[in-house]
Amino acid sequence: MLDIKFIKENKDLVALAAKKKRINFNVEDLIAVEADRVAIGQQVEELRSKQNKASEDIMGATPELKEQIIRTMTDLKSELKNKEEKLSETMKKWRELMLQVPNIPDMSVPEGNSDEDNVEIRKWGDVKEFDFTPKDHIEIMELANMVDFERGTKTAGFRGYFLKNDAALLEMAVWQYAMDRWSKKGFTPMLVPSLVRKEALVGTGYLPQGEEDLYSDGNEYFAGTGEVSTMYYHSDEVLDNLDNPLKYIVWSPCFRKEAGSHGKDVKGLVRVHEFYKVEQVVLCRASHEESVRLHEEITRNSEEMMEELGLPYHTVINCTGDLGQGQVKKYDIEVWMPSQNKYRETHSASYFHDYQARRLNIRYRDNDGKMKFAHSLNNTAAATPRLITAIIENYQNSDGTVTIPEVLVPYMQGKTVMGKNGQK
RNA sequence: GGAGGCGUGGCCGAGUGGUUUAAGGCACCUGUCUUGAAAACAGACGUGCGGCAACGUACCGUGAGUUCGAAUCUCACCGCCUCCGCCA
Repeated sequence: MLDIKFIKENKDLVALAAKKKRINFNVEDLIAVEADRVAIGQQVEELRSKQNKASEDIMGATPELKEQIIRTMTDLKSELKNKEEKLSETMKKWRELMLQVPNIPDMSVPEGNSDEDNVEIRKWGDVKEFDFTPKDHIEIMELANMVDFERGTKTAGFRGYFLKNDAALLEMAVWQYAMDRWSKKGFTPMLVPSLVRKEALVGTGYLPQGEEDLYSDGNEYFAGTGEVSTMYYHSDEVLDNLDNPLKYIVWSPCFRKEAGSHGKDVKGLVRVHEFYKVEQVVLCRASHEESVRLHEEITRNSEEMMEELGLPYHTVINCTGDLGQGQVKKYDIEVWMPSQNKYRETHSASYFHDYQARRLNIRYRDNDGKMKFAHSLNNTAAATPRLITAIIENYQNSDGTVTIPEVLVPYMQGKTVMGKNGQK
């Protein structure tokens, strides 16, 4: 959500933002409703003013005068009721439109239609050359009984899976490693709800637009990311001070219908309906510079983790068409997937300015004594099982085993190689 | 599941139908004093909307209602607390 004053004064900027983001939103509709809101609001206020005046007069009036005032008030009351109904209709439209206003992308964001127009800004690690024909993660994992897709779909339907043996341990090792790693950087570790109220999704900007990608009974929803409940955690709060940003490292199950992606990644663990994610969530002062600094910081945090894991990656800046409604700027980190011979997204780092905080009513008192809406950011730390497919494919050996990245060995009961213990 | 109580500004808290422009306190902000800070004192001090302004208007968990007039009365919903029951 943006400030209506800002929208009125910068409607061209908002219209351009919608165009750049390929979002169907007509700012003129909102401007028209806003004009109605102000005009009808003034009429209502005028009537109320009269009513208040009459109320005051009535107190000291003689019985006859009282009668007379009450008679004139009857007409005024029905007129007021009429206008109030009009106002509430207008407000409803106004709120609906306000929830659709796109945030303004940063100047540094390249223009484009889709992820194909994203621009590489960094690259790390050499793409591994195998002296044998590398397998994909499905083959490696099935060979050692680390995954069961057949029973997975039997149980959970399309994209269902069971992780078994060393893969089950590896997945938990990654979570533990990530939670430890970020805790040491001063992030507060949290386990958060995945089952959330609708308001939490509206507040973070996943609704009303993203309904088709969410599991729900229309009342409670399964969140697609831990960001949702972590942000809602502070809703309607006034934070003590934000001289030091609030930083959370959050683990949660994530649920996505992946509507519109039915044809993509139909096999394997790259795209599933139910996965787990360690996520960085940050709240900071209402300062663009602070947001930018922290955005770079949380991006680097994850890049450095990929380097520790020895996974070749590149980082792209997402083009305008690939930005969400509320995002100002976004970087994706993409890992090299040998079986697909391309980079695949593992992390997504974005900042929102006060877009989410406005919707969630998260404020703080700034050093000048004024109430302000906070800024918010988030980035993936480790999303599994997608991340472990990358580990498995990049670290595979010719005999079908997988070498465990050094940093994960302590979390794998000291094991250095996996894939031998499974039994069919 | 049963019974009772409660929901007021950043926080605490008064207020049970009509100067409430929401008392009072704390915090925040600005001054004075100080090398600096603290303390003390003084001042300012909720938020939204309209208006150049004076000012007007709304907001007391949410929504509806009663009334000339609602923070205050009624109903519904949401949330919290206490006790009992149930489970562990």
